[in-house]
Amino acid sequence: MSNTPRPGEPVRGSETGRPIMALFDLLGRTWAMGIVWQLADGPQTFRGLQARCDGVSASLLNRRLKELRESALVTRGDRGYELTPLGLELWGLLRPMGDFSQQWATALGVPDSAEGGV
Amino acid sequence: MSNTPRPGEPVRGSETGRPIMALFDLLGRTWAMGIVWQLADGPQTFRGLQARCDGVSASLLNRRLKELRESALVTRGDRGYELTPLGLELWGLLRPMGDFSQQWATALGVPDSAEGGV
DNA sequence: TCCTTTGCTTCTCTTTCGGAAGCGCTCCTG
DNA sequence: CAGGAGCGCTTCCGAAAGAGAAGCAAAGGA
Repeated sequence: MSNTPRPGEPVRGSETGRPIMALFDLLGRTWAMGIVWQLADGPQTFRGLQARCDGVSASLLNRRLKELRESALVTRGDRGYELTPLGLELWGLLRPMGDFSQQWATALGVPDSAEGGV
Repeated sequence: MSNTPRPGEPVRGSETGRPIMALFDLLGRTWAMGIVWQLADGPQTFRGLQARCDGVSASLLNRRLKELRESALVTRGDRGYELTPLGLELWGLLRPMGDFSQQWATALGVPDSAEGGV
């Protein structure tokens, strides 16, 4: 049985089934947004993606990939895992968070030297 | 000791300290994005916010509010909890996700009748 | 004074995470 | 064709996080 959050059904934290809540549940799991972020560079193999995601465990990566595939955000093609058109669209919304995170880091008084890229 | 994710420090899932990863950790916790979303309507009391968040437990709401306050995204003023300027900016990035979630629901074949608003 | 509202804290139980280990498969090399 | 390397997973288990119920001190009003 799957417990991938779906719009129209109750999800973790919310019983209303509102799509935004289902989306927040899906993305509000460790590495979900990070995986989308990393896939934005293009298709990746399982192990390649795992390496890019700071060596996240295979079990967790696999769970997330299943959820993201069931949610039509990620697909698996000849060249490995990649974003679907819908996933690309989501990435368009996530992308500005890179700049925001820099600004946020500065606001929290974190020196640039500690940032290490986005 | 606090374990609120901070840019520049290792966070859940990532050791690199990249701001984007810290942001993803912070927002990738149940109700974190939902709270920002609900606060976009204006200041809320603790219980008012709790009601808006589908009756999320007080313990969890309190933990999230602490984290969001430590992260300078939420503040507590005379009229209750509210978004800081930085929090408002984040909400600007989150807002388009409402439309996206509708589109996503449609793509997953969820009928509009089940959507119940954003 | 008594009742309501508010902002929490504590406790317990369940779910999820994180990490290690390893399996079956395919491809390459000697 | 044996051995090794790289691949996409799966299983297991201790640790961490989440959900939910209960309750409490303080502030305010009737």
